[in-house]
Amino acid sequence: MADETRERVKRVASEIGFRPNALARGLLSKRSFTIGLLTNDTYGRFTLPLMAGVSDALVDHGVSVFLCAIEDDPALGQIHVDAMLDKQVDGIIATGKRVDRRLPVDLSNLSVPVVYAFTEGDQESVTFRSDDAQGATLATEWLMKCGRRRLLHITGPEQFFSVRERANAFCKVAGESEPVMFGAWSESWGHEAVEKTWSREDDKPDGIFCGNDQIARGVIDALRERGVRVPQEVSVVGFDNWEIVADQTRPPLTTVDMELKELGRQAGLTVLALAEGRQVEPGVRKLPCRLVVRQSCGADESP
Amino acid sequence: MADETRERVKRVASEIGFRPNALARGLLSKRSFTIGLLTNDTYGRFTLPLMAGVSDALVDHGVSVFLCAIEDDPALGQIHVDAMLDKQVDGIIATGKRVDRRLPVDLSNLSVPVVYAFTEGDQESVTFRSDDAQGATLATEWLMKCGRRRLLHITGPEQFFSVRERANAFCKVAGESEPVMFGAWSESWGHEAVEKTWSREDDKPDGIFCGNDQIARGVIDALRERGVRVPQEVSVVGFDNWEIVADQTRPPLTTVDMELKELGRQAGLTVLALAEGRQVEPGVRKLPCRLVVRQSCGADESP
DNA sequence: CTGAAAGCGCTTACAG
DNA sequence: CTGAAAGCGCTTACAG
Repeated sequence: MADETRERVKRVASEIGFRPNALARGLLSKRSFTIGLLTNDTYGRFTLPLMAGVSDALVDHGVSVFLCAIEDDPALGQIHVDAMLDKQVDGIIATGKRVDRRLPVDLSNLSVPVVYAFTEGDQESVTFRSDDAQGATLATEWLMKCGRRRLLHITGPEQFFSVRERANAFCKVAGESEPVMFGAWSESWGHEAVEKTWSREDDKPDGIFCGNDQIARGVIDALRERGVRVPQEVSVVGFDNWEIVADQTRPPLTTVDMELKELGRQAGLTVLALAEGRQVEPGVRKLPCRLVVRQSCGADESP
Repeated sequence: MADETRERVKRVASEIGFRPNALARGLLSKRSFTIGLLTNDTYGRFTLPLMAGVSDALVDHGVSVFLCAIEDDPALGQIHVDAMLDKQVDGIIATGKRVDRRLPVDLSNLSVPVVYAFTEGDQESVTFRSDDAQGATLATEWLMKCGRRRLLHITGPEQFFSVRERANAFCKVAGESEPVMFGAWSESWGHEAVEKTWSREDDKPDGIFCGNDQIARGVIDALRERGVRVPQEVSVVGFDNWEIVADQTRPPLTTVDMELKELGRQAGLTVLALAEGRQVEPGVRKLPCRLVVRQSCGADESP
């Protein structure tokens, strides 16, 4: 075949938009260039940033992502897993809302690699999660850097592993005697906690670290309604950097970002590595959080 | 082959968990039982409920969904579209945030059917969107049913088609002389609009229809801070039924739900029909909205 | 009714 | 280096 012919073939191929059939290719190569993302997070607050990272990392490798939202339905979960296996996914990323809960479907002993993120995985597999202790340390130290000494931690339900991790780190930095209030993941719990605290006689806190941004929003609103100025009198830090909330609090919220997109990116690259037969050290990987400084602590230098 | 043998084959097949390779099957049938969902909605507030509907409708047909978030990047969009076509998707659902904007990628003349949702599509294709006028009518009529007569509409930027549709419907029901305030999709615009209105001398409104739930949240907070009681003195209705916002306003927000999941379901069934070669009438399909009654209007009967 | 062959669109290994 | 053949895992149409 002359060079000229080869060139012409290539040219014509691209002119008529020839694209090889990935199904046929997959049949030979035993690779579908497809992975599945399984999640029980219906609302998508965690899943979407994570998914964006996964997709971002894998699109360059020609890998596409099946998204399967299975809520907490084991039957639905099984159907989706079977559908993915039938389609010969190269791997599965299982994501959840709680690191101390399993998805309602058994993913051990599958023929494809599974990587876990924000959900409890198997002993022999890789699990990604944020470093809650480090994130909480960042937040608490920031309050202290802002000159706050009487600290309070208002957070979610104590049963959550992440809640305990964050609370422990808070106590380690702020001092064991500093109070922690466990409650719900809601604005109204933020309100209630402020009411309780300010209706007592003793010293009021001058720095509050909240377990998530919704609680922080409730806290800031409650303080404003009591006439307590944020950040002049009390500094507030949140957790999640859920921008739609953090940007709209008055003042905008300084908060901890779990770097979900980066976490997704790493999870994606890890399934890919496993799918290609590369060796990956099993175990839990904790990724560092980042403090996002807005105006709710009164300092505007960066951390 | 004896019946007994046939039975044994089937039994063993299911025992060892035999599952046919969908790639090989797809090669013959020219169907991959796969569709692509393209979106430029990074945050996922619209995409996820819609995706849930698509997936819900198609999982029974053995169809899995590739999710591709392309932001507003034409190059990224093209890469994702090419990847989906290589993988022989049976069809594509293109979704966006605005019915009067196109995605940054050209989907006409593809070899597979395309269905649009909340984004501008081609003349010959099917496009789904919510019936903004009907939703706004529902909201405005509800305010009137609650006995409100001095109505105000605080909404988003006038350039949005949906904003104009809702505003026109509001005027049709409330009367042409009732005021409409165009602004931004934010809580702070809700605040600002209340400040402006209450600082004037003339009659104050007793019913406010907001263009989305975030504006409504700002409006309700601003009214509370002015000492105006909701719903005793003023009724407020939102739009979107974004539960995380609507449930946490004080009082909880009566609002219009666009039924995104149902819309997703129909979009899913429509691409499937087209993929199977069935004839589908092209054009725009407007799906009805539903009023969700909470406590911000003061009436607790259902609509 | 049963069983072998052809073929879907590629890639890989091999013969010329 | 070039070109034809074999084969990935199925299904469909056809011969026995």
